[in-house]
Amino acid sequence: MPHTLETGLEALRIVMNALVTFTDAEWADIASRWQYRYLPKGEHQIVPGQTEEYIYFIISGATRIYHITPKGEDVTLAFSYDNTFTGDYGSFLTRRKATFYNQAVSDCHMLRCNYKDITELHDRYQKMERWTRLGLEDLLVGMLVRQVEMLSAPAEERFARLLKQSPHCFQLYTQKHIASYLGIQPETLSRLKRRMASETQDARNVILSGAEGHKTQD
Amino acid sequence: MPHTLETGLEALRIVMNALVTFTDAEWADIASRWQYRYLPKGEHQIVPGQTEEYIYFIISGATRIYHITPKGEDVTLAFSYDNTFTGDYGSFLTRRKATFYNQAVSDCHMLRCNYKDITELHDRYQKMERWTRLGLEDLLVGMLVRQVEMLSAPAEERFARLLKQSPHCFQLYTQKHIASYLGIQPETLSRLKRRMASETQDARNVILSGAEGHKTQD
DNA sequence: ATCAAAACTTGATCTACATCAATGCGCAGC
DNA sequence: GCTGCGCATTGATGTAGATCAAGTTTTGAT
Repeated sequence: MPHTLETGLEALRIVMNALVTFTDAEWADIASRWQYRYLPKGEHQIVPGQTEEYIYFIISGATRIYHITPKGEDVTLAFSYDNTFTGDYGSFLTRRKATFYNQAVSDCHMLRCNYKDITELHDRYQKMERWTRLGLEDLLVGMLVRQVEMLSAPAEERFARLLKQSPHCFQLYTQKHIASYLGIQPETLSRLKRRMASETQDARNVILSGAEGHKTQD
Repeated sequence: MPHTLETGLEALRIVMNALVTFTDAEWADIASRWQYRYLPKGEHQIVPGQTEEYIYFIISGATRIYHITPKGEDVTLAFSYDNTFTGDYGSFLTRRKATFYNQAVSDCHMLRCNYKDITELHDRYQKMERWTRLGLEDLLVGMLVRQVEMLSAPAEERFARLLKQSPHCFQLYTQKHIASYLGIQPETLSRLKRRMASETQDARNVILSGAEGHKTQD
């Protein structure tokens, strides 16, 4: 079994070290507070009404954070996959009830750490506080970029940018979910795909490999 | 003159204390690093290409953070006013060149603190690190709410919500800027206003008082 | 392998909002 | 006080994307 607590912690340490370097002693304490967690495809990590108790680190797998509006519309807010964090941050941070769903779209091997432990780590290590601050800063900058895009760029451009920056998403997620992330209908995304495939090579590569898997010819 | 460094620091302390309580000694150190700054109406606090050196706290006045897209479109990202912070956080935090403008839309009395001082405070006081973390958390939660709205709610609903939650914005900012914040054209906002004024009392109060100042009747 | 349920595609319309254009209003500078 | 010039309003028209409605293909469970 390739995804154990130990291999997960190794991956986690590498990711966390990108922002702050922890000593072995510090790391031992931090690592001891994470536990392995398996979430099979289709299951929800959290649904609205619950309070988010954990922050998750995905060792392998993919989840989708989404929201159902009062009118029943499904809105995708974020994608999470290997070596990224997930969970309803808003609920976790504020201790209020979650407003988002977080669903595994493929079998997920994850690590998780609960609120109490995260809080203790924040109290005990200034570096941990800093790690969270730096992480939030990155998240914030990313959200600002996305906000500008949503306000100014037309659908085709938003699609093109996702295609360029996160082509793997087209393998991991369905068109429906990608469409709702882009703020358009699946039909519109389908038409965009065709139009762009006939125009740019880039689009063809990503779109076709996603749709046909390892098929080589017809 | 009502807006001095001292009165500003008092206001700042109250706002910062909402998240973390600082001792008098800590506060003395923190306060010593802020300086008074006046920015007259129309002037820019920062423009793209510069690196943001300061975080600003607005004692009184209002600014607008916006972005000009490659196609020349003006997109409003955020409004800042009395007792809120402003600046290009992205640039300040990452030390990369700013991509946003921040312009005073009325005479602004502010405090500011430079990057070096903020960094020293972060190094010196875990509480300061925590204050920033908690502030970023609040910001993040607010942005998530806005993101959901932009993706799912139609223009009329976004307008209604801004009207309800930040009615003062309709006094501080022009229709053009509010429209670009909502992701619509000024003409559309104008039509929305009229339609809603004929339907709800709420809309009438806010919109009319904004448009007509202290005029009482016609 | 078989079958049902999803997902994707494609076409025909519809609509919210953009765009273009003209007019009126309000405020800053002379 | 005039005088512009930017802002708001209003109308006419255009369009990107939504919606509705079949089809087809893919997936997954038995």
